[in-house]
Amino acid sequence: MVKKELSETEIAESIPDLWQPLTQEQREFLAQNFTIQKYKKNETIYCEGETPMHLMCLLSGKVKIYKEGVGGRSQIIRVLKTKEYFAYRAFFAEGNFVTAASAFEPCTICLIPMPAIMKLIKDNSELALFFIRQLSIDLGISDERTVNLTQKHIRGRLAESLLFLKDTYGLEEDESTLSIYLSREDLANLSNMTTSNAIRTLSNFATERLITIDGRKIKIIDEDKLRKISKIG
Amino acid sequence: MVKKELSETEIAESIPDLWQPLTQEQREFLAQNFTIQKYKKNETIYCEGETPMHLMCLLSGKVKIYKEGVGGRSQIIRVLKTKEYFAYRAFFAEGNFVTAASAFEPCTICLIPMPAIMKLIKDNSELALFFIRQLSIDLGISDERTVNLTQKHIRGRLAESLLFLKDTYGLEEDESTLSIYLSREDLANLSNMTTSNAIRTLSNFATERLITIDGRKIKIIDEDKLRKISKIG
DNA sequence: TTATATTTGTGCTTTATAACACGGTTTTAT
DNA sequence: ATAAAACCGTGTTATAAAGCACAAATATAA
Repeated sequence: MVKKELSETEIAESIPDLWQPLTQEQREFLAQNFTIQKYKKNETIYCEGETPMHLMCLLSGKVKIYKEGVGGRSQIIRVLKTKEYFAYRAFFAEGNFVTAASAFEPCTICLIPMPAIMKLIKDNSELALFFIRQLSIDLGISDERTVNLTQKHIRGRLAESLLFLKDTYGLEEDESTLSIYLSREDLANLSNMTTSNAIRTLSNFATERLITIDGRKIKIIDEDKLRKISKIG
Repeated sequence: MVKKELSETEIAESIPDLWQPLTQEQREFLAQNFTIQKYKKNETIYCEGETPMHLMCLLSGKVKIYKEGVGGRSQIIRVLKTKEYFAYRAFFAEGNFVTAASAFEPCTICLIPMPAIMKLIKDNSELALFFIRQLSIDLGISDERTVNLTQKHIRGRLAESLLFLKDTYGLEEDESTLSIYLSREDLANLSNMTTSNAIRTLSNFATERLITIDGRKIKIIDEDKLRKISKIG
């Protein structure tokens, strides 16, 4: 599982938020518990119901956190970009995973055993506050998301997802193409709608010249209008 | 705002989870920052957009946390029972409230300034872990809720709300009447549906002998069947 | 390559749920 | 006590979104 021995500098650059608050002694301890794992495109990272063992930090690639709902429908809860931490919530809640995670594209992930994290938290209140802050932010986002997904109409939800992808992963060099190529199905699962409706609404947006579509490549043309559509629902 | 000087014993009984991990010195510090506030039925406790200042703990009464959505529709995010802590998330996330809170019925609430809590957390990792655990549990619930509210049908959502109210507030002495009397509108806002649909679906449940209704009094008759309806969506 | 599976796109139908209207009832306020 | 407001119940209508069927296009595998 360990790819190679990493230098402390490399580790520090991989997980700055976690590393920064630690003392030298704690850093040495963490370096000994630091492992790296690679995942292929579409590979499952963890499943609903499994017992959480490690804190994970995404070093490269893109990841989706999702949940299987009623009747085989899947809902994407959030997507991760580089340097984001995940998989620790369930451990802290003393339960199993209620979500699953899989790789949108090839990923490198850093794993740290949760007992090691617990030990560090007990000795380092800065680190504890990092998790408190992160969980608080995510809980706020989740509450917002609940209302957005339930109350907005299809156009509003899709517009929101497109903007969300832009804000998360950014744009390519042309300053308009989304830096992530999702299937229509994933786009639907992110926006709480059926695949046909994602396809249809996406075409409508293209017809209205808010975006252009070329297979899975999506260019944002009129961001202001999209924000308006997202806002009014 | 302070009702009277409370003894340490009284405080300890009010907020056991917070009190228990503290040292004697920390307890004395907390006792000096402990105030109590009463709220009338339907009174607002805090509003969306306000800046969080205090950790709150519900000492008596029942509270709803909700969010105004698009088009004046309101969504109840969660409901609180005695001894539950709230209003701290936004402070930790370093933002303003994204939800509002109001009293279902007359409430007594304990307030502790967040800076005092921060000071205690920095010195006491047990307390930090209490918040980490609580936030982790709430985030898991919120993620579950997102999927339930978006994917289940009306009957499933209402059944779930009724069971949720039972699990939260329990039953009266007759072992079947829900210990909380909500308006049809609140029931609708909890279940993500319109008031008319809450009324209609509630009557249907009564016709099917799953519940009986007498104004706002709801008796659970066939809990197994309700659980089944909630589960299949 | 050819074959097979997966994804995308369109049109049509069905359905769940919201929206509206209105009368009766209960609660609240003056 | 009386008026006003809020709440409850029911019927009807409108509509957003799901479901389904079936090509066409693309990707994947043999």
